[in-house]
Amino acid sequence: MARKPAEQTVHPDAILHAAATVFCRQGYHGATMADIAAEVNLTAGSLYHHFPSKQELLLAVLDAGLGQMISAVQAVVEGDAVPPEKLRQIVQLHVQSEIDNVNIAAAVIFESRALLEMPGVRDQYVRQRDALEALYRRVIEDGIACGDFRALDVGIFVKTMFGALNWVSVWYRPAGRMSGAEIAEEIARTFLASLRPGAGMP
Amino acid sequence: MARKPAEQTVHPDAILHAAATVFCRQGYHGATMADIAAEVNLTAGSLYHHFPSKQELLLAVLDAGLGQMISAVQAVVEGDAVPPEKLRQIVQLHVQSEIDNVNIAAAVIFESRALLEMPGVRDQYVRQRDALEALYRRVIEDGIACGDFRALDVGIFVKTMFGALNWVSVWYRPAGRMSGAEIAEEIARTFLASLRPGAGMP
DNA sequence: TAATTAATCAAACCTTCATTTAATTATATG
DNA sequence: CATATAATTAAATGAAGGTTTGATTAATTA
Repeated sequence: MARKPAEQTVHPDAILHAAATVFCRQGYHGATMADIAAEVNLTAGSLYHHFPSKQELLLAVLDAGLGQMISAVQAVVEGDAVPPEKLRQIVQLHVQSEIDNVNIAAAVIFESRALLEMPGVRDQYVRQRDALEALYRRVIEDGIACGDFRALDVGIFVKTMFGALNWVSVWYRPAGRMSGAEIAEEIARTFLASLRPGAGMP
Repeated sequence: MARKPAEQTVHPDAILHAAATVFCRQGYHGATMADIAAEVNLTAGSLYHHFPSKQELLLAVLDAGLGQMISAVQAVVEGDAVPPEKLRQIVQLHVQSEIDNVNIAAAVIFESRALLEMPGVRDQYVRQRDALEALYRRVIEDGIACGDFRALDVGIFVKTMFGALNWVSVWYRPAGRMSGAEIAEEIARTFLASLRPGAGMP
């Protein structure tokens, strides 16, 4: 009996990466299976040997992107830097992952809300998104507790940050005047300035 | 000769509103002409008496949303309040208009990407979007010039604000613990704190 | 080499729309 | 009332694209 896989294989990871690229570039509905397949020199039909449907492909991409993001942020949050430094680092992570195509979550959510309405699917996504939000929240709360940050409404502040950071994927262009790291640095500066003790009152 | 329109007419505004609702709920690609028509008790084909295509319908929705927003913001910017007060007011306007007209606002935000892929149409949208951004930019620049705000990268700051403000329509729920005005006030506070002279350096 | 199986492809399939077309209905004007 | 016109519809058209299907190719192992 013979069994091992042929080595002409395109690795599932390569397909995931291709799908992320195309979803990010064209949105979920705008991306065709043929587009994704072309990115790895396959035909549309061949993709079905690796993923059962376009929808599953999107889920896998979202899952991978958010999952990686969460663990990266988690590492920072559980580290022993001081809160302002942690905040700076996770802003860098967030922006960088958007730019690298890894976190297409933010980009894709702009076009896939209908898809995410599907109950079984939405839950996992929301759970992950909330987990990420909770990590951000913790950094802010720690900073307030130790006096590094002024007291403020943490819920609103975190959502404000999320909006600002997710929006980067809408306007960022590789050919722009600033690198991702520079953009992240500037955004981090904005929020750190805002968090300064005493900055809240006129 | 007879001429006047029959009064069984569905007003174009009603169609616009319906389109905004459906675009918001299902996204541009996910919205069918039949869905939109059903919202005003018509059939898909009937819509073509009022709008030449689905694409034009989206454009009209975006145009209405952005246009209203621009004129409101313009009034504030051209007023004679001091820059921090102007900023506070346009944040209020932005958030309030999202909340008052969630559907159009969300359509503007989420479907802008679909629109940007339509060559003939792209230009007008980009022009309006840039006009709105320019108004924000002007307030910041004025504030820096007169010493009310610290010096910073105005382009990034404005995009950061836009992201934060647009994101409100993603998470805002009427039943939430805060009113739109309270949310806007908190967000304005965040950015005003960030703009304080001297807040930038550690 | 022969058997087995993974990976792939080309073509067909089928559904879902946007849009068109050719009537049909309703209304205002004369 | 007569009729031109607006508004609408039901049905047809045609393209796009996700998914299936039935070979074909290549690699692995015995």
